[in-house]
Amino acid sequence: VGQVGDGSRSARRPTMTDVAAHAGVSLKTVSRVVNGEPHVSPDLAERVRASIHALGFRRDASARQLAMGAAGRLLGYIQVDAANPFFGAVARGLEEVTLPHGFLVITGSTDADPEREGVLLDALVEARVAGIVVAAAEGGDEILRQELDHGTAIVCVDRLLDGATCDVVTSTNRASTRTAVQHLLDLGHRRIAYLGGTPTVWSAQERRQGYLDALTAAGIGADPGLLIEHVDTSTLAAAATTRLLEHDAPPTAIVAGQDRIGIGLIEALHRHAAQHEVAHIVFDDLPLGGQLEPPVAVVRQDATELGRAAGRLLLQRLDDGTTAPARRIEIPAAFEPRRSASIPPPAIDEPDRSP
Amino acid sequence: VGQVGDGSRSARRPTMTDVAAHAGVSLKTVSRVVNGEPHVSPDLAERVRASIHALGFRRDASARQLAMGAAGRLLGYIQVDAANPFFGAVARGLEEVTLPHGFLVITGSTDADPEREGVLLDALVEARVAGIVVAAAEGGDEILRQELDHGTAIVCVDRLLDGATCDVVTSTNRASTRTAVQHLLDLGHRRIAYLGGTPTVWSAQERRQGYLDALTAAGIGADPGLLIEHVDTSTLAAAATTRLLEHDAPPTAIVAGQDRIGIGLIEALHRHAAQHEVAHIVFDDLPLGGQLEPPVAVVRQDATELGRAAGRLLLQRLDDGTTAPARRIEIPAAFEPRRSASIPPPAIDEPDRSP
DNA sequence: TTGTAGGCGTTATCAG
DNA sequence: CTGATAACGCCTACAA
Repeated sequence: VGQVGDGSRSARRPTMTDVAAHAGVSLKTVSRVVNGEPHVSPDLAERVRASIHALGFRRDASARQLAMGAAGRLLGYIQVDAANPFFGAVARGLEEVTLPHGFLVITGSTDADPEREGVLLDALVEARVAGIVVAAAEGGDEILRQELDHGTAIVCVDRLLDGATCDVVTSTNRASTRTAVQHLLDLGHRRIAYLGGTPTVWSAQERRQGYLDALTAAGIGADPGLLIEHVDTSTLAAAATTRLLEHDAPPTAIVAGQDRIGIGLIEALHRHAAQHEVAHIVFDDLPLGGQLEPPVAVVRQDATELGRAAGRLLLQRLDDGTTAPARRIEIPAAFEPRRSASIPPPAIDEPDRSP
Repeated sequence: VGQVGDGSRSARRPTMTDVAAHAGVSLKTVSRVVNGEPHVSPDLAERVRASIHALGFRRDASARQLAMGAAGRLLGYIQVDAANPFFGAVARGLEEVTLPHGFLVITGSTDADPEREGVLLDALVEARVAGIVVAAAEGGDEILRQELDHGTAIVCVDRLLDGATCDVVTSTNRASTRTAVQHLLDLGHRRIAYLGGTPTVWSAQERRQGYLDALTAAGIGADPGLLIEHVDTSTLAAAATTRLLEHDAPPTAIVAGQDRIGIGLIEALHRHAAQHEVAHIVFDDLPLGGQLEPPVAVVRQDATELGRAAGRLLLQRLDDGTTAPARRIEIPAAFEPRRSASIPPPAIDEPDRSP
């Protein structure tokens, strides 16, 4: 099968010089053929191509890049965890727009550890990536800012950089949450609970704000007992849901500000046979294959589109240079109401407690 | 904030020569300091370090690699889809063992398209990756074999290469499936159905074989009506389950040979209120957060460990060279019986039809 | 249409 | 301990 090169010997990769010798032409002629430049006689070109094939020559991108002075065709993507489908989907979107432009993507996971993020950043810069997309860990902003100052092209995804002025792509966390809560208000609900994740995470903050926005706009004070945060696992979410249901004045509707929370919420409602009594809206942060089927609505974030947008932004930045002003893109998290099974709020038996 | 370099100007990255000039030493001295080589007087070293910091110098990995002649610290990982949690988990495991050795990983998705796989392979080789881990697409084997012949270090994950002799890491697909079916047989089940995915996919073939192995060993002929393949989505799995339940002689147990199939299976059983009547065992190909809770058993594949093993194999191959014999590693897919709720087989009302 | 000279940023070799 | 000088593989000029 191995058509040439005998396979076993892994001596040294053939170079253009080798090809030139084999074909009996000059180095430059080989270069021209390899790069598809014009001004090469057909028969010479053919001879060169034959030698390339015979020797199994592959151009060395590093040397090419070194000689051309330009930045290489390598990008970096620093994510929290490659095994997390959300970040995986972002990676997918990123590839999708950058590969066709000839850019390869180096990926690395940080587990949200700023130190690992720093190490990765360092390695990527040494590898001379043309630019970096980063789903930043909480607490690593200082280093990112330094890198930004040194002229590295950086695009943040899913989160803003603390007091920084760099390109960023996020979902419409705040607005979409507000829409969701508004929808419940429109349906007549007044006691709406919110289950949110770690409040130090930027997107969690935004979503909570959206919840509060809607309540404020409706002139309803937020009941502290209905706003539960630090709900980081589906188990915690289930527990929190149970607690809400056993509340003196239980909510008539619950919003889950994240997909994992949604899973726990639905499970708990199911266990309490309350899934047809308590209206609920959950965030779906990734294509979970329709496993999240809340009766009222779902807020669907498009992780892949986040990745695509980040890629486009980065490519644009590479064209414009560091002088162009920072851009900010918000990808709409779709609000999908389900009209089939809207749970009506309970009849108002008692006077509204709000002023 | 920007401690130096004034930020905005993105003129040219400072080189060792620049540092040497700034520090008033020779190029080589800078090189020594950067690489932590000995034989440098402390004060000179300090002066150099100061200049490095002042100029914001970063070593150029390309040039370094070019000068050293050796292969770079870059690896490739060709996956089917970065957004698929299985491949994401593999990527994660791969990183986990290679990053500490100073290797960065370039990832790319193929969507199981051999052509895209070829393009990626090409790009990776040009980028001078030291080695490649590939979750190969069906039909791209010829190109991979060629690359292998040219001396590229390649490790296959989750699938064998057709008639190839390269390092490979897989799960114990066949053995684990056999164990699962055996378990049902031990419980007294005789009519055991199997839902499998696309039979051209290697792992699907293996799992089906494991199913048949167990039946054969028990002296039970495989009922063609109980072996359903091409079940590629959870929807199809649900439909197939329904069909099985409406069968003249429905199975008393069902095995789902893949996680997506398992989701459809469980959903359908639930819908038919048969989840406590039909014993079932499902594959869990990734940490799905315990969403798959079959009553009898689960077969859990460890995708991250697949990635780790692939990484270790690749690093080893890079040490040994291409001459060392190909290795094959099987990562055990854990069989986890649930004793809490084993569904007993029905009493045998009719004589066993098998000879 | 073809070939020659010089340099990209780094490391290795060999003198001081 | 320190420093010139020659590679490494390729590309951009500039000749022939």
